[in-house]
Amino acid sequence: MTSESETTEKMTAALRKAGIRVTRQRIALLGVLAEATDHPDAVELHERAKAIEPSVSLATVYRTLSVLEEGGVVHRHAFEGGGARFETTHEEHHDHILDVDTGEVIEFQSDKIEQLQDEIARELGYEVVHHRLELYCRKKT
Amino acid sequence: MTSESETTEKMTAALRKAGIRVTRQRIALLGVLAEATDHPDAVELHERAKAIEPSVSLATVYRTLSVLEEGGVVHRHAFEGGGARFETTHEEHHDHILDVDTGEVIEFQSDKIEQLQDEIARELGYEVVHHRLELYCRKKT
DNA sequence: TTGGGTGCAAATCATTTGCAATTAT
DNA sequence: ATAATTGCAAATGATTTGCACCCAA
Repeated sequence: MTSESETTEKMTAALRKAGIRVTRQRIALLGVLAEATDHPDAVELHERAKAIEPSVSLATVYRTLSVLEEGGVVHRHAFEGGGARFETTHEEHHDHILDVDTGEVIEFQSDKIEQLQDEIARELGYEVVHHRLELYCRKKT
Repeated sequence: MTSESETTEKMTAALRKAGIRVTRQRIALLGVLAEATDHPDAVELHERAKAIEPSVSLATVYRTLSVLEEGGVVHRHAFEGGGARFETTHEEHHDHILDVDTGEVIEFQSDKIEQLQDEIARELGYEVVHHRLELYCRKKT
């Protein structure tokens, strides 16, 4: 069990590392992001952050998400339909399966596919800077 | 060489097949789409269509693109940055490489990757409805 | 103290839509 | 004739930004 103050300390450290000021709003948002496992969008993150720190505005959520993204702390995904969805950056790179019926997001990782991508790009005279692989799926019956 | 009237006939046939009325605006847009090899966005398509048929409005471009998409005549792509970009549907499925410096789009196709995608989804209890694979690349030096 | 950060409201950007006029069938 | 289609302008939805106040360093 992580105590509230421990969590706050962790958020504070992360913000310090990113070289930006530690504010109530940013601690709240970062906390919410850390807990989330469902790739929420900005509005959803705003709702959750407000529950912790009512003064957080949607504008600040957007501004902070951009700063955190630049700092490599969060990843922004532009899945089909609706606005951008976010997740905290984790060690291993991964791609996503999206359940077209529920909107649920499942992460997966395939070295083989990554390799093939590099190969294909190389053959065409390119090198992959980053990529996007999303499988829009339905649960098998 | 395809004559102008031949092109118009082709467009007319396509619209008839899609079960929608043949209008000057739609013929112009469809003609522009057929010629394009660069995955233009709606504004660009509007510019090009206006050169053929000045009465085409941007609203009609958007409306027609949606209808044609539903009819399977065109594909809509939501690449990173900017608005949607379109291409006429062609036989073989393919994915895209995007030159991050020039915005150029290169098409490619890999059965191996497709197979791996299906495999991954299946193992997780899903079946792929459709997917999105985009390689954001830089020309090799 | 002071420059970064914030909330608010107004501005943007891509896209959609209501409506009255036009036009394909 | 008449229902589909259109242009225009206003509406939308997601995101950004200007500005005056606030607060972390």
